Amino acid sequence: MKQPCGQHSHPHRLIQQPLTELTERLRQGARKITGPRQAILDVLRRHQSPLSNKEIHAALGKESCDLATVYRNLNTLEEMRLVRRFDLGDGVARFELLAEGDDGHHHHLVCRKCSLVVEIDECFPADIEAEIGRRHGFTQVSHRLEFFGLCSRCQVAPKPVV
Amino acid sequence: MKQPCGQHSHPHRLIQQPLTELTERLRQGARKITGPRQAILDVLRRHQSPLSNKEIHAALGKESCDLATVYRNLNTLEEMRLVRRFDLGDGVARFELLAEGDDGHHHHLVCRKCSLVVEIDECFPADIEAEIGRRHGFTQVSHRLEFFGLCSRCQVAPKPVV
DNA sequence: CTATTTGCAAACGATTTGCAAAACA
DNA sequence: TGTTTTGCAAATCGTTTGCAAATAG
Repeated sequence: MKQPCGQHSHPHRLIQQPLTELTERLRQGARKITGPRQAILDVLRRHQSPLSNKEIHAALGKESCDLATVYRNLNTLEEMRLVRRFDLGDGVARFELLAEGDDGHHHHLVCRKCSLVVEIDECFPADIEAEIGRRHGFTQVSHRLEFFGLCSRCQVAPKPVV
Repeated sequence: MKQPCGQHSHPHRLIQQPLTELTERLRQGARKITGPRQAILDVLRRHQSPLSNKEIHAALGKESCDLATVYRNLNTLEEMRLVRRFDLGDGVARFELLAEGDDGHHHHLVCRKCSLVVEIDECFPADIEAEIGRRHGFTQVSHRLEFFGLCSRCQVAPKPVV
């Protein structure tokens, strides 16, 4: 049973997961360790904010690959729970690396102007979520929650500062 | 300044807004009262759940029009605050009619299997939302929140019952 | 009469897919 | 070697747009 969070920190996001550990997880999933795959994991490893397929593709260096391969791999990595998909409201999927055992459940505060993304610790109260489900006869209730606002920089800047 | 809600009901959603009042609001916005426009408002008026452009288009009867016209009109009606756009997580925009003066802020509980949509009164605590913004130097903070689960029907049904 | 709105077809952007060649195990 | 993965191009899906014809006020 999924346990919605109350208040907690996400230390795992700060820990640099060694690439070897990630490839090991690939291996355990009976997946092949390919150049593109390692490169994609490496890009995610060095970024804190969720990245889109296109952003990941652009960030690939020497070990680049086709954009379609990026899409395919992120779907695979999501199934394997090596990454988590986020929907920040624009029609673009974004991904974050996931630590082993972590369900990656957390939320974001996104700047409406410059799209700066901040990770948020707060979560919708688990007891109220459960009550909402109960009241309407739903089970296995989860939620999607994102915050939007104007970051400090964009409050003063006339033009978006990316 | 937008006022995030605490706990409240949404009686306006239950009131059938007369078509004449809706067209009056169009008029005040210096918009023309066209057949397609009235038909679209009429479809929304008789539905409780948020509808996609395609669903609205399909529900148009005699006064049908091009799908592109539906898209254009829903964008216009959104700007005029006659409807509110919802993002339920699949890549499809959905719309609900909005009562005058209402900001339409509320959330939904969506069945993962059959896509049944229930309107929810609970909202993310306004004080915590404000605190989240303050802590990160953001202003004008709002949120997007939707719940997902298995409705009572789909808990037993082996196949989705739409 | 004149600005707005419509229909139609083409354009778009994100994502997926078919298929044969390339690469891991 | 045999299965997985890749590149490439084409297809899909929701949505937008250009343009000339139709229409509301």
